[in-house]
Amino acid sequence: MRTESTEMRDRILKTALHLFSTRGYFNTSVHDIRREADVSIGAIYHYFKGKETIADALYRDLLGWLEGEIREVLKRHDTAHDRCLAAVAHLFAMTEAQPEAMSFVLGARHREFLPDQPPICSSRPFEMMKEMVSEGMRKGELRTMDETVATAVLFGGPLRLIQLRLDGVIERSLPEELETAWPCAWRSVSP
Amino acid sequence: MRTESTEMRDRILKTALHLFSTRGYFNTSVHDIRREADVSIGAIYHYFKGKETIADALYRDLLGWLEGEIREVLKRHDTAHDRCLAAVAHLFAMTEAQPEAMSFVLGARHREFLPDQPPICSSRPFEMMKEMVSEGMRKGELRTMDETVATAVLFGGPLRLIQLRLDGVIERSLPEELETAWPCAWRSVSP
DNA sequence: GTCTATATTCGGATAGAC
DNA sequence: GTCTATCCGAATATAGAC
Repeated sequence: MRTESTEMRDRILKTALHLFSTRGYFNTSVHDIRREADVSIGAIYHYFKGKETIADALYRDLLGWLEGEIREVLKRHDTAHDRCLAAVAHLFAMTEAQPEAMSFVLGARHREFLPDQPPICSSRPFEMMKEMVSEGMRKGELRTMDETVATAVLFGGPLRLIQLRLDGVIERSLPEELETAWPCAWRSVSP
Repeated sequence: MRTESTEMRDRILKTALHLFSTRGYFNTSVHDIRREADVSIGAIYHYFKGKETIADALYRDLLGWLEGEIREVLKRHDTAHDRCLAAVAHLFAMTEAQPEAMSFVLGARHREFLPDQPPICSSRPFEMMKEMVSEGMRKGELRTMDETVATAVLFGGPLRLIQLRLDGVIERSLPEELETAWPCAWRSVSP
């Protein structure tokens, strides 16, 4: 089993990601994916149950990717400051390297087409960010306050910058903005 | 002209807002609106050219509303600090009072169904927020840095709190969170 | 101005050959 | 496993009576 070429499956997913992130899920038909990926309808329905399944596979893959990256960050750093900074730096770099992936995973309204998925804010990667903040607060690295609020104000700015960058509003690359943006973000929660 | 009852038009818009903000634009059919508003298809197409026109009217109305509220804030306060604080307080209060309106205007991906509309970040209300920040920076109330970045970090946290509140993640009402959230946000840009 | 009935288009999904 | 041709339901929009 699974000796079959995974190449076509990947091509379908890659094309779907491109179309979903540029036009949106609902403005993309299976036939659009078919044409752009230069495969047949039959092939698509051989590898996936349907359009929703494609989006679901994509979303899971990308969340897993995000989670893996953050896990690496946790492994390499141990203070809340260093971890959160590294996480933001990583997210910024990922936005430059894989804008379509970041646009789909952070920007799309998944609940509208994947009703069984939990909201993005309770996905593993976001839970991990909140955990960094909570632990830092216990150790006195962050001012004491509601943890959800602290996480929102710390990451809210950087996340907004990512959104603006993906929308083409920000000219310079995000890593270049890091050294001005991060001190602001951190100051908002430091004791 | 315009002697005709505007009541039906309002009912259609109100119902559309409810459905768009809960299920999403693409998951809402004109027949759904028809049923929920308890009007006929004919009535809907008498007042609007089609589904997209309904969304467009709604979006313009709500942006105008938002703009008016912020204009009031500008009139009543004169320092950047007081203006931005009042704007955030206002946005928080509006979120509690009109969650569906705020969800639709801030959360929806308008470009996907209103291709002629400019992106929300370059709409008047958001331009006005950026203007508050720019002016404050000229007067030395805020630290000097890229204005887009400053606006993003100052309002990014509060906007994220609004999103989390609309998603049901935050239990307490936003105005209650203001006194913890605002000092954080302001500190991130104050000199 | 408001209604019902209907036309038309489109897109997701399937059937069945190779 | 991959292909083409086709089906079927849904949703937007229109026609035309009252």
